[in-house]
Amino acid sequence: MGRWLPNREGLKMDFLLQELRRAGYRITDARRAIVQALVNASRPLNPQELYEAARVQHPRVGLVTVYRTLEALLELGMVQKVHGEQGCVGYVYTGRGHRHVAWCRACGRAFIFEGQEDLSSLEQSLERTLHFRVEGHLLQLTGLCAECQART
Amino acid sequence: MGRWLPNREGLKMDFLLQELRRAGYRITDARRAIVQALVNASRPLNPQELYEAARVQHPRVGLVTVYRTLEALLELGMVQKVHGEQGCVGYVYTGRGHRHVAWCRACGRAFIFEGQEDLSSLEQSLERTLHFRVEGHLLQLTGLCAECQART
DNA sequence: GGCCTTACTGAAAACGTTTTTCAGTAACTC
DNA sequence: GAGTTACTGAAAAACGTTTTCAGTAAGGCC
Ligand SMILES: [Mn+2]
Ligand SMILES: [Mn+2]
Ligand SMILES: [Zn+2]
Ligand SMILES: [Zn+2]
Repeated sequence: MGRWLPNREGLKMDFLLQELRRAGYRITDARRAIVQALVNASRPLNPQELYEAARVQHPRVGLVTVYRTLEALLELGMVQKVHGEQGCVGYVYTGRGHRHVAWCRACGRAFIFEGQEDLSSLEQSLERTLHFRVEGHLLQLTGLCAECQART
Repeated sequence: MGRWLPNREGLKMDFLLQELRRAGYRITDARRAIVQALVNASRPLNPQELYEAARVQHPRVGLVTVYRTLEALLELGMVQKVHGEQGCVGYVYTGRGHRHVAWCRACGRAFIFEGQEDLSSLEQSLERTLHFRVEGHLLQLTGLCAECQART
């Protein structure tokens, strides 16, 4: 069964489990372990990495359940994909709402922030020139986090 | 060998072949067919689709060569991946330089435009609050193109 | 608490996509 | 035209993801 120490990420974890519960999913040891591994991760994890991290708490967990849990969390808008140069580098906890990712190219950590950027002039420009009506966007930033700048 | 009718996309095709040549690649019938299929496509194509399109001009082409050609063009910054909700939906010709994609959710066509958006206030905000130094970004818009709006 | 329903689980197999291997071919250089 | 070697396509291998299925346990109910 395992014990779940209250920590800084405990709140995120409780929130995620609550959201799963609200959506009709059952709370199982496998899901607890996967969700805990996800909120404790400092950088985006792919299914294989998340699987390995979850096995620390729940060694009997299967990789399939990781895929299924990620699917559910993605559906609920609780996690987002992070895109690298060659494809998807992993999934990261973002919580509810319109969020963006700033991804450090040196340490690989993801920093989540609310989408407060202003793309309205770009959207108007597209509307005028192409008559394209913008409905949504995918925006991800890359660069260097504070610590990795200092390390240089 | 096949004939290459001069058309609107002929310029793009010549440019791509030229760029491949400049980078030291040899120009082969397979590459010609793949590049032609790519510039003639009105929407992002995945390797399988590009393979089928290229076979019209060069039926003996192999899917492997499509992968290798896409890798080269991506390396040269001539094509970009287009990201959908569930992952990469395909590759699209963008040409040299910082370009963005507006992707129509109805017809699937991609509209390429130069990156003239202003993210500086967002970047400054990230610099101030997180001390994150932004170096680059991935921005893709989704919505409805002019024709698909009219069709509603 | 115990019972019942059924969502969930993990192992295995199946699957589709991408990469590697390799011997033959042909593009480019001289 | 001859020589070098990058490129080709078929096949096999490797990879990541999804499906299948019989056993398990979560949550609702009394
Ligand atoms: Mn936004
Ligand atoms: Mn831009
Ligand atoms: Zn960093
Ligand atoms: Zn459209």
